[in-house]
Amino acid sequence: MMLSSPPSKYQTFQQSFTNGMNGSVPGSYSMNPMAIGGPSTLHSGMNGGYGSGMLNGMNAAAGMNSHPTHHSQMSVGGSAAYPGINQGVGLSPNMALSMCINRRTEKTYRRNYTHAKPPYSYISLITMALQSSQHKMMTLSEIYQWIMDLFPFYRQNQQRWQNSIRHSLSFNDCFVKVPRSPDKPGKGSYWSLHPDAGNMFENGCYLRRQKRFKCKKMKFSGDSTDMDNNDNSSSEEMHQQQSPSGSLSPSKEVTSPSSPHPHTSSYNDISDVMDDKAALTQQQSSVEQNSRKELADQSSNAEASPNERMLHHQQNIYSHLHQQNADSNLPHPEQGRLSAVNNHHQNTEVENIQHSNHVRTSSPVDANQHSNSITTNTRERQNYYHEPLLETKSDPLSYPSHHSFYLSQLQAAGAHQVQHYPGLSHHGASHPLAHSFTHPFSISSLMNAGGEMQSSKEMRAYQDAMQQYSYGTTAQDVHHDNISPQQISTLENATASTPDSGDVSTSIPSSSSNTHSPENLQQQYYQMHYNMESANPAVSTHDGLGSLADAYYQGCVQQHNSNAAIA
DNA sequence: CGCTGTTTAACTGCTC
DNA sequence: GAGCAGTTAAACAGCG
Repeated sequence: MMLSSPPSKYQTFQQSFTNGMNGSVPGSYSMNPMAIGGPSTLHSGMNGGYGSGMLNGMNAAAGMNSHPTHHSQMSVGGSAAYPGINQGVGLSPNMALSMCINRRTEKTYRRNYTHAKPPYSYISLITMALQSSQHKMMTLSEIYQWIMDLFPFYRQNQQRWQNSIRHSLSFNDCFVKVPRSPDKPGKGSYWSLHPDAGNMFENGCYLRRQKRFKCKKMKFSGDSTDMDNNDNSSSEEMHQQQSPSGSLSPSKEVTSPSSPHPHTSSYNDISDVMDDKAALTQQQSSVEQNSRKELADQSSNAEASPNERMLHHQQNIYSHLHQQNADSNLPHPEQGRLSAVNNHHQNTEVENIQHSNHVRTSSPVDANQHSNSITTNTRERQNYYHEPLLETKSDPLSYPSHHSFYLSQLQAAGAHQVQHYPGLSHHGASHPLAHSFTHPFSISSLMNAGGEMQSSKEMRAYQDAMQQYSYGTTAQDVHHDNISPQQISTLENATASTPDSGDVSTSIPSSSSNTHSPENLQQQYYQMHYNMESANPAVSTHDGLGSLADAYYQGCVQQHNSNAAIA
C-alpha cells in the first residue's frame, strides 16, 4: 500500500495550529458532558458556532511553520513529550519553579497549544463519548459531534481523524454495533461499548489502555447456544460469520438484545424493542420479577459467555430505553426512585451510592445500569476497585463497561465521600479508594479539579500543570521568578477559592462542607472552568478536557525545558 | 454522491 | 528486538 509519507505519521502537538477558533465557539458553551447527559444536549447550541469549512485551510505544516520557535524547541525532545503520558503524570513537583524561569517561552506554548491534540486516544474518545451518552450508545455522527464539541482540535482535519474513528470502531472489539430500525431511517448504526470491555482505562485515566480488549469469538456452528467459550476460536471464524443479509460480515453487530435466542430473535434493532408496547407493558408490570431476574443474571453473568453478556448488556440498554419512556413524565428524582425500586435487590450500602449518584447522573439509566452489576460481597467489592477488568471473561468479578464510568464518578467524589457509605468505609484507611488515584486526565478529575484536590503526588503534578496553565498567562504580571512552588501553590489556591465575580453563582464549598458531595461536583466543575477562564480569558476554550490537555502539554514542555536546563 | 463501515497496510512509540 | 497499542491512509462496498 502506498502511503503519502507525511512528515510524521503521528500528529503531535507540534503540529497543532494556533487558535483563531475561540471566537467561533459560543461563549456560553460550558459543559460537563458526564453530568448533564453529554453533548447531545448541547448540539442545538453548538451548531453554527464553528464550521469545518472555515478551518479546512489549516494544516499541520502551517501550524509548525507559523511558529518556528515552537518547532525548534520541541524538536529537542518533542517525540518524547507527546507520547510521554507517564512523563506527564510524573511532572516534577519543581515544575512550578522551573516554569517561572521559562515563563516567556511558556506563553508561546500556551498560546499555541490551546488547541493542541488532546492526549486521549481515539478509543478513549469514543469510550468517553459512549459512556457520556444517556443510553450508552451513539451514532457515528454523534460521536463525531461529541468529540468536536469537547475538543476544538478535532474541528479541523475532520477527514483524517474521523477515518480513524471509524477504523477504531470497526477494528476494536470493545465497540459493538447496534442496528438501526427500518422505520427509523438514518445513516449508520448505533455504537455501544462491549460489556466485557470493562474498565479499559483504569482509574479513569483515558490515555492509553493497558491491554487491548479482544472479544472471544463466537463459533458459528448453527447452534445458537454455542456462541463462545472457545478459546481456540479465531478472529477469522468470527469474521466469516454469516450475516443476516447473507454477506460475510463481522459479528460485532448486536442482533437481539431481547430474545432468549440471539440468532432467532424477534427484535432486529432498537426500534423493534422500543416500539413493542406489549413488551414495554410486560416489562413495566414485571419490575419486581425483572429485579430478581437481574440479580440472577448478575450472578450468572460471570458465567455467561461474552456474547451472552453482550446481549444482556444490550438488553439492559433497551430495557432502560423502555423504562425511560415509561418514566419520561417524571422528574428526575422520581425516575431515580423508580430505578432504585427496579434494583431493589441491592443492599442498603449500594443503594446509598446509587441514590447519591442519582443526583448527578443524567438519567435513571446510569444508576440503573450501575446498580445492576454492583456486587455487595465485600471481597467482590474489593476486587471491583482493585482489579483491572479487562481480562475478566472468565472472571466472576467482571463488570460491564459502565462500571468504569461509575467508578470514575465515585472516585470523583473522592475518598471522603466514600467514607460516607458505611459499607465502603469499614475498610478504613486501607480502603483502596482511600488512597486511590484519580488520574488528572480522567473525566472524574474534571469534576474534582475545581474542588478539593487529593493530596497525592499525582495530584500535585496535576496542580503543577494547572499552575503553569494559570500563571503562564494571568499571573504573568506577577513576577514570581523567585517564588517557591509552595508559594505558587498558595497563590493558586487563593485564586481558586476566590471567585471575584458575582456573575458566577457557584463557589467552592469550604472544606468543612461536603466538598465532594455529588451535588457539588458539577458546581466544582463549573467553578474550575470559571477559574481557568478567569485566569486566562483570552484563550478560553470552553472545554475542560481541552484545558486539561493544555495543562498537560504545558507540563511536558516545562519538563522538557527543565531537563534541558539541567543537561 | 456522501456517509458509513470494513479491511489492509505501514508506521510510530511504548512495554517487556 | 518482539509484540502490542495506537495512528493514519487508502481502497472498497453498501446504503440512504
